[in-house]
Amino acid sequence: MDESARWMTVLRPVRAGNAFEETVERLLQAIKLGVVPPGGKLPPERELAAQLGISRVTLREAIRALSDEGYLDVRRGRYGGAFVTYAPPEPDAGDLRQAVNEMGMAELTDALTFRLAVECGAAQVLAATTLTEDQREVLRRRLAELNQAGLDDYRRLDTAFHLSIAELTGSTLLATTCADARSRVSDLLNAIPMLQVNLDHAAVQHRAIVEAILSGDQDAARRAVAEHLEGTAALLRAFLS
Amino acid sequence: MDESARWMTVLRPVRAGNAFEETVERLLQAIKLGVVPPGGKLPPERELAAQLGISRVTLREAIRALSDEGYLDVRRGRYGGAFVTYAPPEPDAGDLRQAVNEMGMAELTDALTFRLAVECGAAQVLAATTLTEDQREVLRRRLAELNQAGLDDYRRLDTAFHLSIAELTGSTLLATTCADARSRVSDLLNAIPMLQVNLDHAAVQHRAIVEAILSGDQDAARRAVAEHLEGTAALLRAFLS
DNA sequence: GTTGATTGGGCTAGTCTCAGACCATTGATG
DNA sequence: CATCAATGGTCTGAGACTAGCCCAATCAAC
Repeated sequence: MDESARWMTVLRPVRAGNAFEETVERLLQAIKLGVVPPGGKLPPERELAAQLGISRVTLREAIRALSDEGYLDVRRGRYGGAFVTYAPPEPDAGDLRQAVNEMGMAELTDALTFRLAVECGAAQVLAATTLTEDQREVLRRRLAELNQAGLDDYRRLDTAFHLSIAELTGSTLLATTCADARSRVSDLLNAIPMLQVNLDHAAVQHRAIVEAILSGDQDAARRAVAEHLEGTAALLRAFLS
Repeated sequence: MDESARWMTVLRPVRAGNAFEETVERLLQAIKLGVVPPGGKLPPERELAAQLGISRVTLREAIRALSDEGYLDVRRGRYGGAFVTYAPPEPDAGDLRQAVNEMGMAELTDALTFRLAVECGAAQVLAATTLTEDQREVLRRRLAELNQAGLDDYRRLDTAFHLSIAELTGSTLLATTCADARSRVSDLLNAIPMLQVNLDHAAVQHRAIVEAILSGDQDAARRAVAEHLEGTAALLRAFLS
């Protein structure tokens, strides 16, 4: 932690890659987080390019790449578009080990720590906020949807629930940061088998999180999220050994 | 918080600007956060360009712009380089109002919320970590340096103290996120007059943060950081009205 | 002084990216 | 069946960005 080490924090690469690569990553994030659900359609190219702040040419290259890899099905003509064909693979310990190897253990620890910090922070902030009845209702509804989810929808609705907490704080920065943190571990989470015991356990923790937030108890909210995420991380480590 | 609103979280601009603009921002961050202190020298162009992942041409344009605006003094020849000439302006309520106007109230709230969440998260994570004696020593030393600081060095050492907490977690992602959060409000913090009462109050809070972290009390660490940052935010709001 | 290593300054050829215009395909609607 | 609005597919010229090379200035060491 000497002086030169601190430079790394700020004087790091300005760009993670070229526009094409970054666009592929972003679209993949939207697909894997379920922002655009399976069967759903991406916005029209012209509109999406404007939202992403890139040219249509670059966007099309990215869409082409994802189409080649089977994530998207592109259809021409009116009512055409880029449709999501991706479905998360069946949970598999082999996939998990492979994903971790590609990622590297240090990076995995980094991502898990990052997620723990930002999601706990978001929950704490939300618990400290005076929520409108509408906001409370959003939180309750996301929880209910998750509890009624089938195995196919579980991951997507779990993501939606977690991200809602950050979104409800009203901080765009916080919401995008939580989305980023989640997407860094989503492949790993998808590789964990969904056992009923674990789902039941998670349901109890999700309820505890909502109750703590709704009752305005910051410490309880922080603790509930930490316990939940550490449980998930422990599951991950268990399937790695 | 309808479905389309959630797309905004992920399908947002891929790039914040062109390479030149982003590089200027990054260098400004390094200067204003005191990563490169006044009188200090930036790394040689070739090295810095490599670290930032950009070409020398683009880096030189950015350095030229900052030099024109008086942030840097560039000297040629051996033992030359780009030297930081920037010193934070004298605190001034007028500057503060102007800075807030340029920023917009919504963005300010966003930045403050963001900072609160990530710094509390970092402190909580660090408190949960088993620290080596070296790490404990870093934290204690940063605190001591800050307490001995003169008015000229206070902001820089305060930044160093806060960032140390995130850096000590070992998560690069968390450290860069905290640095980003801090830099979003640094101009505003610099505009707040430094009154002895406030400095004394901050010193007590800083000590509480360190003690909570060193004793491994996550809730206390979270609370201490939240109290400290909310105090700063309150000061800000006070000087705005 | 002379030298030589280090550093900023500048040029060029090639690639990436963009804005905008125009073409091709599709399918609901009349 | 003909129409036409919406959407993907393609091309072009201009500007941004890069890698690599060489030049110019400076100053400690000899």
